[in-house]
Amino acid sequence: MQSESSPKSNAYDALVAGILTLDLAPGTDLDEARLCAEHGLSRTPMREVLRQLAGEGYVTLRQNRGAQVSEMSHASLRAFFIAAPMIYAAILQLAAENRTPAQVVELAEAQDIFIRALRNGSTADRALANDRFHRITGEMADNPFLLPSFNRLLLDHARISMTFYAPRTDADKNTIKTARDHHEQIIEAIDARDAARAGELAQAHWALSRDRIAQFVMPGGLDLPLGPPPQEARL
Amino acid sequence: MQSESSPKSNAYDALVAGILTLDLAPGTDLDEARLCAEHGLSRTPMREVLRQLAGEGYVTLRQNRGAQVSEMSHASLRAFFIAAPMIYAAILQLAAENRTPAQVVELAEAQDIFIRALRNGSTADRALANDRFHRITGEMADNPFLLPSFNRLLLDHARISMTFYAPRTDADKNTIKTARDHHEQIIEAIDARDAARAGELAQAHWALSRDRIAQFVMPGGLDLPLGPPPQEARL
DNA sequence: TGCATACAATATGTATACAAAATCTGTCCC
DNA sequence: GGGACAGATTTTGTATACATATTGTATGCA
Repeated sequence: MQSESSPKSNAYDALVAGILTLDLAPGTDLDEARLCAEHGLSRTPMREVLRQLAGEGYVTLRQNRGAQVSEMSHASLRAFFIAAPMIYAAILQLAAENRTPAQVVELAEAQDIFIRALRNGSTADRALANDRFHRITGEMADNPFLLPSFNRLLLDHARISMTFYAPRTDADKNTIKTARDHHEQIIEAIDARDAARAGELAQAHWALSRDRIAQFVMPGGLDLPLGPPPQEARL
Repeated sequence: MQSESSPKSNAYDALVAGILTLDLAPGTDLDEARLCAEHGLSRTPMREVLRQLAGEGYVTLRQNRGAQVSEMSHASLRAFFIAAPMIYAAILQLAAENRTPAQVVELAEAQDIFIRALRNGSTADRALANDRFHRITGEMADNPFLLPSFNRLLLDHARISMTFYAPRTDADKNTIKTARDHHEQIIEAIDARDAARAGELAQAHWALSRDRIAQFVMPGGLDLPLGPPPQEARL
């Protein structure tokens, strides 16, 4: 979307931010009329925004049934961790080869903001700052054929990362610290045009996320008696 | 887009086919009013179609300046052959692992149509039949994170392939024959759930395209005297 | 009481009318 | 004759009204 500030781009930005931060939960139904009222535009441009978001994977459009925030199923989580390491390694290698000096500066600034968000930002601030960092590496790679999948991955990466940017355990805090260090090393490798090193770092960075999620999906267990079975599915 | 037949989906399909077959050349300006008249719908739904096509990479939207068929530059050709082998190898490996029996039948049928197109079809028929074959492998892979890039690749692959599905030399004819054989072997590997073999075939299949394009971009030379220098650049 | 059908209410899809932006064209001045 | 500005024309963006499809609800029948 255009970078200037129009009601349309504001609505777009707000929806993207809401979806990335889980403020708009996966599966949420998006009512055209409500969104129009909130952002002060009519249905025609709002529908175009929703259609663009659909093309980018943020929302799903169903015939005569409106838009809903795209789901994050168990199956898609598997597909995610199959695709992510490969794509990200490719992106970082290309980024190391093709980056401009200005982009390296931009990436370093994004890392500064990320670190500040880790110190005094909200969970959403952290996830968004991390997202921004990775999107810059995507721009550096400068490959229009890889970007569509990369951006689709970043969408779910941001949503997944919301679980561990609200650290509860020491393990969570360690994960965040390691991620921060990875970013520093990624900047170094890209600045040095070291494609091989960048590729390795991509693998390591994703392994970190994957392990964290594995622990989240399969927690250690609490050693307590079973609760009563659920009465019925909600909704 | 929905598979049923509505004015909207007809317009979508027509535009996609036109773009894939170079009938609508890269850079062509698309006039909303003209398209509306041709396909019998008003501007609102047509604009939504164009916006969807933009999301899928078929067209480019410029602020207040309408849509144009997306370009195929020299730079993007390089990016194309960097991304294609990796993505396609991943797609075919996953296809071998995840395909359903029904999909294998579908793929075999697509290959039949492809072979028929090679015998008595037009250049466009061949390129579209080849495109259909590969899109089915994409569906088989069943990975929503890889599909965006894969589909983006297939768009330009179809357009590039238009140059060698109108065979002029024996080399062109050999390329087509080899591509056909590759397809047969791909079906076998996928049917046998042989992911490793499928991955190898993907590499071989792209190497074929790449060599063909390399020869097209850098032809053998004619051993003739130089013509007069061009007076000015066209456009 | 349970289910099916008809009707009402709501939401989506499309067409048209209007506003704003860009492009084209003709004229005036240098 | 060439370039710049102003008005006219064309094209894009947005709002609103209308048509169509879906969903919820109530009523009647088994």
